[in-house]
Amino acid sequence: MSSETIWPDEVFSDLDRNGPVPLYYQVASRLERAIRSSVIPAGSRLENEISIAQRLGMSRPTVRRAIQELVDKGLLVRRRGIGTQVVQGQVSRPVELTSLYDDLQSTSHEPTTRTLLHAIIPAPEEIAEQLRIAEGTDVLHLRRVRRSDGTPVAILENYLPAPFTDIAEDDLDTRGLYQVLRARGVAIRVANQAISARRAKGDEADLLGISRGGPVLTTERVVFNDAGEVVEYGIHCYRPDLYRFETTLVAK
Amino acid sequence: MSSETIWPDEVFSDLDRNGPVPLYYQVASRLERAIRSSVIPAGSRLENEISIAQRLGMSRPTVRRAIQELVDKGLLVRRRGIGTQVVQGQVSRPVELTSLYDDLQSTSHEPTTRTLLHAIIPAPEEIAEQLRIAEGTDVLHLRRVRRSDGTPVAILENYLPAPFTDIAEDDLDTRGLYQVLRARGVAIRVANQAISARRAKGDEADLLGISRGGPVLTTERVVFNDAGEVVEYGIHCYRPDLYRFETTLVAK
DNA sequence: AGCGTTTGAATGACATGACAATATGTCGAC
DNA sequence: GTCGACATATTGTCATGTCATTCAAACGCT
Repeated sequence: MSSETIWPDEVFSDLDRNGPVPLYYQVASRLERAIRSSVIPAGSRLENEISIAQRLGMSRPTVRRAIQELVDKGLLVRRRGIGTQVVQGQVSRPVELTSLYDDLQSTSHEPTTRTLLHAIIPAPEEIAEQLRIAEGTDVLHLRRVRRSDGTPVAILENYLPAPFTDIAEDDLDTRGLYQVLRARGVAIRVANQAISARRAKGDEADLLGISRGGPVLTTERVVFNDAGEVVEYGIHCYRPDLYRFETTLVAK
Repeated sequence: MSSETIWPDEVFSDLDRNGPVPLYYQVASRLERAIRSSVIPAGSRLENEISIAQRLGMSRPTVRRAIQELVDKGLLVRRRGIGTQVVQGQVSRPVELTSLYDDLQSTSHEPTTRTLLHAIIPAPEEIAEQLRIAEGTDVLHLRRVRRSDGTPVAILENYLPAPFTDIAEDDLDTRGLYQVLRARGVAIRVANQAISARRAKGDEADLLGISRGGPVLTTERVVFNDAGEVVEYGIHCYRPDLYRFETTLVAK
């Protein structure tokens, strides 16, 4: 049974070999779109790499790299000696290095933010440790409530070291923290994050509109920039009935 | 300032070019070990790819691939025109496609399991939907308590379709579910997982040894094999004070 | 009909070579 | 002294070629 997918040529009709976008990336994007829109159906087998390369007029490593991108995303499965196959079941976007603001925005909700606290304080011991700075150094302490279409979904607490302590409160009303940081030229690269849960404490229940002592989903995150310096330490808590982390895990 | 790391030759002393282990993988492993043990200190710059390749007697693509592995893991940061740098801050193991059993085992705790329920039932609507099978088809329903050094940490509820409905209760006492599946030749590849939180309900609080109505961390997971078939649907809940998901996020 | 072997097809790994894009540092003109 | 142009270093992209490894199906033998 040679159930190979011969996809419509339109899938790869508008490749731009001179533009700045890498070829492998163009191929990967178009393939992904074709898969997600079921132009290439789930479970079907792809052509082999060599003939794809020939048909698209490019080398095998380029095709391989494009396919590899989608394998890493969990959209395709490769088996040596067999071929490459589209996985069954839709793939969810992985937990990405974006702020909640971006998340909500991209899912066509309208995020709004209310700043509860915006102050420069000397860093307590635990904060200083996370930020890899000396205890007592000035840091910007933020506490905000994030709403989606008017409903509170999260309480965001952030600590930022110099040189970001001068971020204005106004900036954070219309844009997410990460957008502000990016606009200041900060290239965010890696972050260590921990997800857990606990009881709502203090005023959290009231702010989120849940019952006192009810459960909240928590994340703790240390964000690094290009040069490996700590950019931000954030402790967030979410309404678990409105928010959950979806991710696609891929075995290596 | 040319702060290049000239690492000890021992780091790459025992490369085996004839063995079955790929060269790039050997290089990546040794590099990772050297970084994690601070033989190559955090923040230091690596040699450029070409001279590494020359010094190790291999081609640049091979070295590139090795470095790429660690970039994907968040251990290294590359900047065009600049070089490759070790990131500050330790990297935590990402949320992997392993069972809790493997997790606990690898962190040198002693996991034990008590099976509360081991029955074959006709699949209810929601379960059938998740498993992509017809409603009413026989599935294996498992409910287990996982302990670490005697302390209960999680309640694991799993649903398995044919041909895995015959998994014996005994097998699950000494090994994790995924180990059992692997032993049966199942190649697990991708999974969709969602993490959230809720109140403990029913007997969960008692089983976990927490207060009634207290918060639990929950995961919901659909696991696919090589061929894209659903292997398992799992709903787990964890004691949030004893368990959290740590992961390193890497921006693309 | 059943079982072991062979063969073909596909991905995996690695080498070599070339050019492009980008950041940094240097040098010179103003 | 400051700013811009240029040279240099380094990673990014892409092509071509070769051999190894693995799986499945066809084949042949019993």
